[in-house]
Amino acid sequence: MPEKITRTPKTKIKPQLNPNISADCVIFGFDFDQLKVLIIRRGVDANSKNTRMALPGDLIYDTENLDEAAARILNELTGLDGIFLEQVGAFGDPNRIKTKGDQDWLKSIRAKPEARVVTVAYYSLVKMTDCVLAPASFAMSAEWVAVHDIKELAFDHFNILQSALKKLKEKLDTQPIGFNLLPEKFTIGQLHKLYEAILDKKIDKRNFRRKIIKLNILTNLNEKQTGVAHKPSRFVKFNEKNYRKLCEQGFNNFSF
Amino acid sequence: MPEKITRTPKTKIKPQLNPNISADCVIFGFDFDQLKVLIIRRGVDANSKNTRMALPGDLIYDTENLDEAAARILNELTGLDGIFLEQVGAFGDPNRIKTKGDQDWLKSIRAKPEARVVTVAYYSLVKMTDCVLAPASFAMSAEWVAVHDIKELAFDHFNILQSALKKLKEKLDTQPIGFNLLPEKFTIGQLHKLYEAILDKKIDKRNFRRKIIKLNILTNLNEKQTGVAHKPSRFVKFNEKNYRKLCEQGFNNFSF
DNA sequence: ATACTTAGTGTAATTTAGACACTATGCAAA
DNA sequence: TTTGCATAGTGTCTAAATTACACTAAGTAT
Repeated sequence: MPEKITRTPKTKIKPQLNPNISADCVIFGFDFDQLKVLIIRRGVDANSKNTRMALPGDLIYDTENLDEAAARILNELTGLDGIFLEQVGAFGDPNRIKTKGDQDWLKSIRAKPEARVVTVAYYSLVKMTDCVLAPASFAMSAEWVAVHDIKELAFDHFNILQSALKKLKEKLDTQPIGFNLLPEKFTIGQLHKLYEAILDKKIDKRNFRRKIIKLNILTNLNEKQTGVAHKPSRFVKFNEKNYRKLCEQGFNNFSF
Repeated sequence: MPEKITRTPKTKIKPQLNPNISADCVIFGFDFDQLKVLIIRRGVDANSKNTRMALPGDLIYDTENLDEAAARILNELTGLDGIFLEQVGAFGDPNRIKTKGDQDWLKSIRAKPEARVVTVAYYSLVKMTDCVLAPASFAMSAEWVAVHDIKELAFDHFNILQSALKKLKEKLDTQPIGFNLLPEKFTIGQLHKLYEAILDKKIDKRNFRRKIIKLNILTNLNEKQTGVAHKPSRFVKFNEKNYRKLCEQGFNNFSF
């Protein structure tokens, strides 16, 4: 069941924006084939050639903490709440927003475009189908782009994306978190493909199945795929209770 | 050989301090027995009862990046340069510096004590014997305190310390970095003890030796301990060349 | 001489990782 | 209706890694 969509009203006047601190979000999604990232366009107007792609992000309010700022950005763009969000780190090179193109944009959206801004990056995992994309205060438009197709981004966002990817891979090495990217019902084959997409390498099918099944965090459903031009696969769902049990006793290695 | 000590002159006027962004350092050391952290006292005067312990940290200058700010703080306090430093993350709760006691100190050292400050935390590993501790612009005094003995710190520094410890443990799980904490010559027993101190658990001696030796990053020296009331151990040194070779081919698991 | 302390060593049992190939089932195309 | 196509689903063997475990060696202190 998708989360209830309660988008923070954009017109509501908020307390002070801090001119020196922003949050940026690397929002990952999976379309059963490729790992995708939610990319926004900022710019003076939508038709301008002068738009470039960037990660969603915004200056933070002095009343919110960093996690809340990231959650707010995620919510404004996708309508989602209560989503997996983890900090990647802070990025604060003095020149990270100082190129000509970057400055031109900033002038159009910020009160102090030349201010030193340190950004705190987060990555999050969402079910693409649950997202209801909407332009936000900081974005003219948003779209899903395959990670592989992204060659450059505004500011230091390409760098941030790479760091987020690295974190995601490391996380996947020690914890099964892929469920956040898949719908309620999914097949082991889809999960397998997801792991291959994130880790960007082939994983032996039988070894993958053996290992993931042994964790005992998948519940078989009495339901099969329909309308697929091959042997239909059984659906499973994520067993949150067993997952928590597993987390408590601490599982270290889940690498491939 | 200890790094050359070139301390940034404290009197030199630097460009603008950013009122909203600070860096804090968790500086780890090892005394062959316990894992230690470099803790400073801040306060109005050294004899005041109103000093509390804190991590070394300072607002950052608008001309330096985050890594440089952390390196500067480390250098001012220890005289060291070129030291292992890694970001832990950003900590930015709006109330992280808002308790009465914290505010009293800040009033004595900051131009805008009530400003919202997001701090970026780093941890570093130093050879305690190389450190020449000196008071810095941000510290009245500095001392080594056993991690186990630290029950509270100013601001959210206890929280930061725990995060740094977690990062350090994770790092140790995938990479042998303990050499940064030991002198040039050390014994495998000392390295063993260091691992136990960081991971805070017993590790089987023979299994530890087998695993670390197999990495082939230790060079035997023709020198033994002297003056110890037991069988003297052979000294080894860290083989940086083999270590780099190992890093290139990528070693994933070094966990105990 | 004896006690104390840490150094240094090997083996066996279990678990995990990695490589590998065939049958099953539904749809599509001919 | 037959054939082809695509993915589902399954087991075994080998090599490597992990874990548990106990004694002798070599110095100092008493």
